Amino acid sequence: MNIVALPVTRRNANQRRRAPQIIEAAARVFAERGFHGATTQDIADVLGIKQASLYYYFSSKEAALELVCVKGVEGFFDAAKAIAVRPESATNRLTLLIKSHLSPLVDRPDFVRVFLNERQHLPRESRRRIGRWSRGLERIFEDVIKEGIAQREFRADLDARLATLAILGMCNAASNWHRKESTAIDRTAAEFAQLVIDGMGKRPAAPRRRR
Amino acid sequence: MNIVALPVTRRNANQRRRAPQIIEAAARVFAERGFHGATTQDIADVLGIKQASLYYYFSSKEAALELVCVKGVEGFFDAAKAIAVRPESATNRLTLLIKSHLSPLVDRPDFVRVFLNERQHLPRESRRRIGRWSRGLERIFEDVIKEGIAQREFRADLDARLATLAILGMCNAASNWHRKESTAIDRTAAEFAQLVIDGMGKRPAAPRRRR
DNA sequence: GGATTTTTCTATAGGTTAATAGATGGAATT
DNA sequence: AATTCCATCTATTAACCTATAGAAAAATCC
Repeated sequence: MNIVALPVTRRNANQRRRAPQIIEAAARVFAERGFHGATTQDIADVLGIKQASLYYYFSSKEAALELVCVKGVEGFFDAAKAIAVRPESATNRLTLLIKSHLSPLVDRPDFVRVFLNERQHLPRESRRRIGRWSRGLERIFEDVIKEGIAQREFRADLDARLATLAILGMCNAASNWHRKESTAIDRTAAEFAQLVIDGMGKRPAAPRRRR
Repeated sequence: MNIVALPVTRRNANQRRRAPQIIEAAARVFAERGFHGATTQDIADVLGIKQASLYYYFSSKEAALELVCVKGVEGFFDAAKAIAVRPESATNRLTLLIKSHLSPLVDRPDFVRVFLNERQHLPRESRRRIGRWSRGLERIFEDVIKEGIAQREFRADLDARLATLAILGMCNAASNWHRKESTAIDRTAAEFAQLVIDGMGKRPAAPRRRR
């Protein structure tokens, strides 16, 4: 009698089992050659299947790009949000944000690079969606910095917007060099945090003021 | 008589007068759509000529890309070198380097963006050439920072390499946002310089030590 | 083991694009 | 005025690439 019920078999759960691999191959190829420089044939070659078989997993090349970009950005956002609301000093939270922002570069470098460099080639609609996430991330950084200024942890004359763009810029750039440079990502994060918070200059001998 | 002499006419001087315009159009289109996303037809449309006419000015699309990239990077290098050798403090020179590195973003944003984002699509040979310039530029920054450490203007525990990559990363990222953000480039430069030299944190009241 | 579902394959249509060849019109030169 | 040179045009080729349709094969289920 089961006519109304959900499909009786559990086979549906087994659909498109290789989907994650397919998207990963797409990420690799898009990262290497750029969206327009990559062909669906290139992706198929990585997987050892025929070009046309890919269309069982995505409906168009652009759809594949969106899947890759989403995986590239979603990690950042949630992690950052969780850090921003912690009951810690702005200084500490900013340090954690930097670390958290750099770590996907190690985990899924291809996805991140595609998100950073190729999202501009998404069709209007999906580009907007992705852009919203991106701006949300900027906001999280900016708000923490503004709090730091209000709490007098940071200079009063600091421009929170420019500082945000500077920090994100230096972190994102790491996606270009972290393969070649031999620096561990934790060390990079620590160094970057110290750079923006304390600067390069020598401080006077006096210990840091407590507030 | 004149058989051995150089061509007698001065016509040769008038060859390919529009070449600069052609390259500028290519820069604009490559910057907007990326190298592979742009078609030679797009470039021709900007100029109001036919697609095939472009090949009077360059021998291939890739050759056009190289011309654009060269114009995108050559400005940086010479300016930076001149600054690095001035008899000033490392702090001042670094501030000037940052300012000098940002200014082409205003002068020729398309060339710079193409150099930054599309040079990876150059054929092997020209990519190497361009890469050499790029590394030379990094070196200039890094050397000034190292001097600053040696002179005790900067912290002894500073990692000159990472600081260089951080500074170039934040400056280069400006090519992505400086159109949308309403900040004047001089102000950006000043803010960035202060950020990396003094940091965001409040300093103790004591004045900076003189050496 | 037969039926059903999932995955991959073959074949191909249809559109786009970089690049070449040779012609044309106009400007500069003599 | 005839000639040479420059810039652009027309026409076309050959390669390439995305996406679709339907058949075949492999895996799963009962």
